Amino acid sequence: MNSRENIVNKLKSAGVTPTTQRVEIAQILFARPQHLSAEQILKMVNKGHSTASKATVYNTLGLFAKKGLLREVIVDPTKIFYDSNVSRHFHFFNTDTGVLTDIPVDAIHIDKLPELPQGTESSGIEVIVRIKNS
Amino acid sequence: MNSRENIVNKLKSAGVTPTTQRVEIAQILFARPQHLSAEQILKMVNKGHSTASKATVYNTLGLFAKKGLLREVIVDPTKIFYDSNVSRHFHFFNTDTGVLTDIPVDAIHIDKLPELPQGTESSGIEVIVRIKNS
DNA sequence: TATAAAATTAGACAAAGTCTAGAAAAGCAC
DNA sequence: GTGCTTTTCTAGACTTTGTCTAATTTTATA
Repeated sequence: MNSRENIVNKLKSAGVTPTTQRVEIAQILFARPQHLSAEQILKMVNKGHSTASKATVYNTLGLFAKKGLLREVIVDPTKIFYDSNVSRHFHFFNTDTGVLTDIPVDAIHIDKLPELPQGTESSGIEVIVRIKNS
Repeated sequence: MNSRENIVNKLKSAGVTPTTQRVEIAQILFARPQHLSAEQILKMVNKGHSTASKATVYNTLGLFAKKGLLREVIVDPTKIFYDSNVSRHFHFFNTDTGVLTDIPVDAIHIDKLPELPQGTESSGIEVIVRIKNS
């Protein structure tokens, strides 16, 4: 499924040169749909065979997000989550635990969208349902 | 409208002791519905008659948010916006300019809501429409 | 293989926000 | 009001996430 070969092709298709560090990071991210922070990824990479510096991890995540391979989720004021599932969906964010979970698209139905301000275009709609332990 | 007297009463009603610093911060925030960062508020306070330290501004904003006087808006990974409009509404966030604007409640209609995870309760739904200059 | 361009690195730096310990202000009983 | 306790405020040190820089290494290409 997510063999090195598939990952390399995925990066190439997105116009990203598949360097050692990028493939390593991609393998971690695309192993399954998940929400990881840059610091978590940095630690995971450096537990593996090859290593990557902090700057490379941050650059790579930014690049992947720009190329549409990742989705940045901004819900926690202290860090960005990178979501390896880029298909349309929404999120629960548990403010007690800091855990982000998915809400499938069909669990929310938005039937009316606002008019955008003059001279702007949409780059995505996020729905975040903040929850806490009851 | 937002005389010192009204502000003092607003704070008291929310169970917040109206100290000099809190009243000063509240007067800035509640002058009109707006989105301000902690740093902006700190600067505004210290241009006025009384002053407040960084720690006090951060503590006060956190307290106001907890008491429901303010709404924290997390859309920009570098800072929290404090929204002095706590009535139900949504937001546009322009990623090119960093400007946050309101979307009236009735401009979006959500007619289906997701089931919450076991043992949790909702503390609010946010809809953020990310936009960029076209 | 030589050369140019792109990517990686360590570590310095920046900015938002938190923490601490002492000082000041507020609340309260008398 | 006076004394006492609790709450609030303060300066500045500190933490954390993320960015920047300048030098090195890797990759692409002719």
